[in-house]
Amino acid sequence: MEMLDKTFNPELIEDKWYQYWIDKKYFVASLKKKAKPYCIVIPPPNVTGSLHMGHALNNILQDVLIRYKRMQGLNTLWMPGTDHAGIATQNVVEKQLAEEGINRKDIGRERFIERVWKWKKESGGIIINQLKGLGASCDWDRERFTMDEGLSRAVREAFVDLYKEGLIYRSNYIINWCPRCHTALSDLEVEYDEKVGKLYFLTYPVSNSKRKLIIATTRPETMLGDTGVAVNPTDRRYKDLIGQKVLLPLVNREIPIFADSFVDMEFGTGVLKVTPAHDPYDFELGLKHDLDTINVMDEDARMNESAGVYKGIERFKCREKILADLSNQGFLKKIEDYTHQVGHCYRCKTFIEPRISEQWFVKTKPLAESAILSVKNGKTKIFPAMWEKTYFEWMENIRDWCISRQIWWGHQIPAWYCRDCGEIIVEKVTPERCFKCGTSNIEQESDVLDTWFSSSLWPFSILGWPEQTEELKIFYPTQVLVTGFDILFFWVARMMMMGLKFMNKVPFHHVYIHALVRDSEGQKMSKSKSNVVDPLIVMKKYGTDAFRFTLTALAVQGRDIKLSEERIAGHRNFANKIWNASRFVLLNIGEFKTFNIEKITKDLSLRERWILSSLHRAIIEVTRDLDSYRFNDAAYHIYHFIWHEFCDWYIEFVKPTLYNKKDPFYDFAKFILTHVLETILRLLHPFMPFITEEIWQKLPKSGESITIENYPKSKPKYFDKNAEDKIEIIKQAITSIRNIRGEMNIPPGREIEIQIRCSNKETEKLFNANKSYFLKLCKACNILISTHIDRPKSAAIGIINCGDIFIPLEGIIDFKEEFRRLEKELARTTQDLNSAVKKLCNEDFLKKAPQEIISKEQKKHDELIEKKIKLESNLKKIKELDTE
RNA sequence: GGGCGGAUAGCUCAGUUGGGAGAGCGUCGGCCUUACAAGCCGGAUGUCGCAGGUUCAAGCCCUGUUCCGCCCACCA
Repeated sequence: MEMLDKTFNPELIEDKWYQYWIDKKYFVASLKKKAKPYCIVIPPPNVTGSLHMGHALNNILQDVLIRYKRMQGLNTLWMPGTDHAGIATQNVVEKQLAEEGINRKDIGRERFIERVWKWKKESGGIIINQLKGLGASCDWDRERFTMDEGLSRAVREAFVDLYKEGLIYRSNYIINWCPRCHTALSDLEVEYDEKVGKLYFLTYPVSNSKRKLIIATTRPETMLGDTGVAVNPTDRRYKDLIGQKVLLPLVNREIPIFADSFVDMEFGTGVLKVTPAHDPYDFELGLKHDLDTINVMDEDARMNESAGVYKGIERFKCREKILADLSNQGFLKKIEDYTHQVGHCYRCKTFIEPRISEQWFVKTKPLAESAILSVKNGKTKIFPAMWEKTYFEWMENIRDWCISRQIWWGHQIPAWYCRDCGEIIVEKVTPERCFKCGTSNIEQESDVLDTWFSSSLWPFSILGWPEQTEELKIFYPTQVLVTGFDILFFWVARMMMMGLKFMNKVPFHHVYIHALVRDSEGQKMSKSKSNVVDPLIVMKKYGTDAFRFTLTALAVQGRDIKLSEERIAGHRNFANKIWNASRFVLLNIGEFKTFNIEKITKDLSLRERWILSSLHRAIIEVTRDLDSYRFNDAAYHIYHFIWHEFCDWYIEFVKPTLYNKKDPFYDFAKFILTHVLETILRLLHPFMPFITEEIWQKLPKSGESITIENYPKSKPKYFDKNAEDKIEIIKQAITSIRNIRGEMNIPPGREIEIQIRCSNKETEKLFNANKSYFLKLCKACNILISTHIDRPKSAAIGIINCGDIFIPLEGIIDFKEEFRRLEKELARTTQDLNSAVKKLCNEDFLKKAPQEIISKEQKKHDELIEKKIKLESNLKKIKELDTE
């Protein structure tokens, strides 16, 4: 038998086994396998990114699921891939260029894109290798990239189809503009932060009148673009002014005063300045009331020629200047502190500037309908279900999706403009000439698509769509999507819409929404906050298995994870525990007989029947937990069984047998010990793939890898309540004796004599048959078990349900110590008894509670009474002895 | 403004149809007992945020409330 090293060193085995699995092609999905398909598509990480805690959690959970299902014999496919991450990647490369003193515009679009591809080539493999380091069992042969040829084709196909159906349109509209990235953003890409700013009260004189309107605004610099002033139609203060005009200060432009019920009379002075070019709602008001639109800023958010003397000034500098000018001319009434939400770019944090421009949009309402329905009718289920509410709320109030970006890295929109006749041509195949006027003087739209547009097609584009591939036929819809709630709208919602649109089927049956890994203060980990815990460092320090197990054990539904290193260290210890338990097994089994487990169950000893029962209970719990995505419970059940049943008790119980060839259960014990360990390894493998493979390979086996072995199945025939109850009684007795030893400060080395007075013949028989456990686990030299034992004169006593335990301590016993110990126990017993009595005296309880509960309470009551009497009589005896 | 989540042992957190409050870490006492000191044995520790209600019975269900976190939203 091959042995294990004395200590577990994860570093020595991880790469070895990962390579082995790859070489053996265990992760490659089959198109011929008849088994039920089970597919997960990876949330594609940014191709140039590197692994952070969020990735780690996300991919570990996916790997647990896919390994579990693979072992269960399903036809599994975990599709990997990466995302081109438009703005994010472009920003990275722009920064690199900036270091060389180059602006992207200096080198032009083509060369810039080449540069990005180069960077992708250099760094694109990093995240993939890190995923492999986690043990991710993806089908790497099928790895995809959102900008590879096939997926680009899918993007074009989808875009053109949607356009032709009128679900994509082009429009001049006010959008969120990032003055730094120089691009439009969707509503989701704007993040709002609470900022303490100012509310400025400006004076707008009414034309041909002595009256003045006081107007509150947070953005005085936009006044240059004001084209109207609005009041609430029911506001008595201003009713008479509706239809009149005000003279805009500094600009001296006359603009109309009009009424709209949107205006809140309570806010500020109840008068709203309207700047259609620089505020989304003002834009709507402008359309509604046919106001002029005056854009006063350029794409850098500097004032433009419409701003007159302010031209060229940056927007916030301009604000100061305008305030100074207004103040000098007596138009600034007052300034108040004001806290409000300010939007900034989710990629570069620059303040967003609303801007009117020509953009492409997806008409989302029609797509959202079926996406809502599919969740309502359960075609797609979200775990935990509370997220369904959030999903519905967003979907039901969905707004059109701005999909064009004025950047270079991404899928260029397949639209062409005819320079001669102005026709817009949208085609899957690049057109040679204008369909309308026939000229070849056409130019492709320079905008690219929002990264999330290609992501929304991911579950089917990755499987080969628009080709009708075998993969698509077999694996779509996928089984489960595992992701964080932060991209529920960005990604999940949009995949639902596109999947239903193009495949007519939901993209996944289940969505498991996991937590975000946060720092100790509950903050999202991010580089800018420098609160990032690097998974790679942790993995190296504690081992990948320990790291995986930790995140799995912390993956509670509906709650964020605050990661602590102690927890990981704890699971490193767990891995070590498994390692050493396995060492013990390998050191002791030697050559042993194998049996047919199915046939010997009845012949086994109590101990073996118990551990098998306990094992199968653990199996049923773990499978149930995994099937309902209760990862933390699954991890707990495994942990508890391995450490606190198998190691703490079974291995200790089995030792006397292993050391005694003449023991009638000698062969059985060796066999069952090995069998249980082997089963544990399979049960644990999805969570800790490396250590389980390493140990499994050293056990007597027939297969080539635990990765492709069957996942344990619980079988009812192994459940043995009788054995569990009996072992429980033995454990209780042993714990009671150990408790006395501990509390009475009996040195562990000192052997003691034990007498157990059993309350019935059955217990007497049970204890006698298992005497060896007491000798070994209580360090006893002599043990007397009988229903007829008189209490020794000087003895410590332990009271258990089925009898009394006496430890004669002639000469050693500290009466005061023993007295205190028993008194403490008596107090506790009395308290429990009182609560039981109270319940049993309650007529309503007896009348209304289920019989099962009542008899349980009655039994408890009887046991407590008996215990109390015994404790009292013993206390009395000790008192007598002590005074002698 | 709307919605969601959290408040349980010193710390981080479990607790799935309501029926004897748990784990890990920490802590205290004792052990290098030939698988494991990354370990073993034992001990201590909780008005389950607050106030009501339903129930024979509430950490769990209902109502209200405080504090913390998050998401959504067009009050400038």
